[in-house]
Amino acid sequence: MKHLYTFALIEAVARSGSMRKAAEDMNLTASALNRRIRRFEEEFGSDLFERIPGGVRLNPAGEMVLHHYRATLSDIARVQSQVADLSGERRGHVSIACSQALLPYFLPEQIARYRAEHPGVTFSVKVRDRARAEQELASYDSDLALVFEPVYLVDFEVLHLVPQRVHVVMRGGHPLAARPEVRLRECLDQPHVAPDARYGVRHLLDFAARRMRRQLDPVLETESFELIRHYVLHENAVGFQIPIGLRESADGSVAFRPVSERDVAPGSLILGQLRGRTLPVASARFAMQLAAALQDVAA
Amino acid sequence: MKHLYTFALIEAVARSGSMRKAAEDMNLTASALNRRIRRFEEEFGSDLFERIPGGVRLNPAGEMVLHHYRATLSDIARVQSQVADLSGERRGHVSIACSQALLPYFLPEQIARYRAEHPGVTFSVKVRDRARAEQELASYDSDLALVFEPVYLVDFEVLHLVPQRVHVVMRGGHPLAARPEVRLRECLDQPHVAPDARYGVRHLLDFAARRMRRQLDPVLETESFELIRHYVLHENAVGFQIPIGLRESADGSVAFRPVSERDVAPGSLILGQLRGRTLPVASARFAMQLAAALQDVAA
DNA sequence: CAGACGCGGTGCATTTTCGGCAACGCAGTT
DNA sequence: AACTGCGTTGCCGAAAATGCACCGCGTCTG
Repeated sequence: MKHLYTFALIEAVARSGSMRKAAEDMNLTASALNRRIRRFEEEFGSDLFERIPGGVRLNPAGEMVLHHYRATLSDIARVQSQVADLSGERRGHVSIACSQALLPYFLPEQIARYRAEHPGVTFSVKVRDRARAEQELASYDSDLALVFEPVYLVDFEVLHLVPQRVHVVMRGGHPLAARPEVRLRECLDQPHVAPDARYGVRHLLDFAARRMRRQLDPVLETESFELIRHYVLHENAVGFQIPIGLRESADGSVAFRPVSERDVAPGSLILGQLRGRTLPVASARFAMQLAAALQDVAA
Repeated sequence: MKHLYTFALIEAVARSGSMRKAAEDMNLTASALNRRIRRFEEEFGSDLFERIPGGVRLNPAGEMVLHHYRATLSDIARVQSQVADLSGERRGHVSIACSQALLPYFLPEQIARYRAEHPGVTFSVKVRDRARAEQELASYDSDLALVFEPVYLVDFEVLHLVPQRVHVVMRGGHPLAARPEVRLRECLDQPHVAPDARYGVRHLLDFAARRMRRQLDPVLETESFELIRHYVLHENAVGFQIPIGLRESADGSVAFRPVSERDVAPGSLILGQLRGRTLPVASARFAMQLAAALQDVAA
């Protein structure tokens, strides 16, 4: 949208921290860029940048303007998508930031199901830990976030919530697999594999362990749940994951059992968006489908 | 904001229903205006106007674009007001649409109180019946609405709610003034003065009367509660109003008593805004003050 | 029924705006 | 002290927007 060109320039300057660099990025001269920005600052009634030796930096007013720009961009995209929608064609794009647990089964199934009905809709999926996922929303880089145990920033609006108990993952023949549920103490007493501190599962485990005056002492700490799932096949160790990221293997090589609720409280898998935002049609519809599917997962 | 000029033109065309008239209003030639709009339609990817003999009319896409424009304008105003706020100067403007009952006592007191603390803030107050008040919000013509018994609550976000019982208004010496509360039947049996059907008070009364197989038969029907209040001084009639619009007169010339809750259910006086909107600082602060004051009224 | 009228839309000349180039002042750095 | 890189400004040509005259078309009117 051409009338937002000045804002695009402002964003470029903010990103690079320098007018000359931004000018090069945007394919114009520094003087032209400078004048556009000065003119806008005058019209707006306040400077947007703090001029520091060696470059510029956004001041608080600039941050607000930039946020307005991003909100405007997203709103225009929404309007365009709604307009396209009323001419009958179901097109659009859904961007979603999610936790790792959704990658193996849940999300691919859901996306495929949606695309089967609306082949014109495309998707982008970003894997983010729970803190980053919310930043994605705030910067309008993603429409939806589906995360386990979000940190709950103010701008996060919950669309749907399902409880998920932390499960223990292990080899099929593991002795603990014989029980319907497992005590945390038993896990800590043997080799275990755990996600790092950024993840909700780890957060819940740390909290529970501290309460019983114990602590996790993982033989392997990683940011990859896929690694966890596969590692327990090779050593007689236990890993942790939430059930939405787990599925019985046909050959019974992997087993998982819930950790007792007496030890570890269930966490929440939450579908959310940026507070107050009106999503593009495609994203809104997909969110509804996700909510329904999550409902079934819980049941 | 200059970059929104095209949108302003679109709005002018939508308002007048004619490009030539709009051009005159906006002080340019019809050709220039026409080309701006055609160019925008091309960039946007869809026509905004339906070309009909004798002029143009917004199509659905145009309505959405116009809504986007209004939302953008209001957001810019909000950003500007927040920027002004962080440089310490408390300036800004609050626009509010309200029911008549707020005019004599509540609103003037509240506005004066707010302005005593923030002299830089100005106000505009529009008196609207409950349906119109919500349209005011939807078109971004008012920031806040304070109405009795609002109707369509779709885009209406409730900020605060206080119950208000319908009261009977009469001369000081009126026989009904001797009771602590009054039955509706007694009112209908004597000359009564009532607001017209657009108002929440009337709505509640009509509903209650119908339930007891009666109906209102006012000697005077009016859209002015001020007229109602003053008329009952001249004839031995009763009028209706909610207590926030009433106050004991020093000389005891006017009296008011609640209608029994067995007859007429209490209505809701509701402070609200457009759903999902972030208000300018001044409006947001004033809304908080109003909410607190309404709390006290209820107590 | 024909002409006048008012409408949206277009070609062309004009005016206004905008961008590129070169240069300046001002830091911090070598 | 020379140098480098920064934001900023004057000047001029390029590009975009505007005004004017005019077209085709439907409606209204005498």
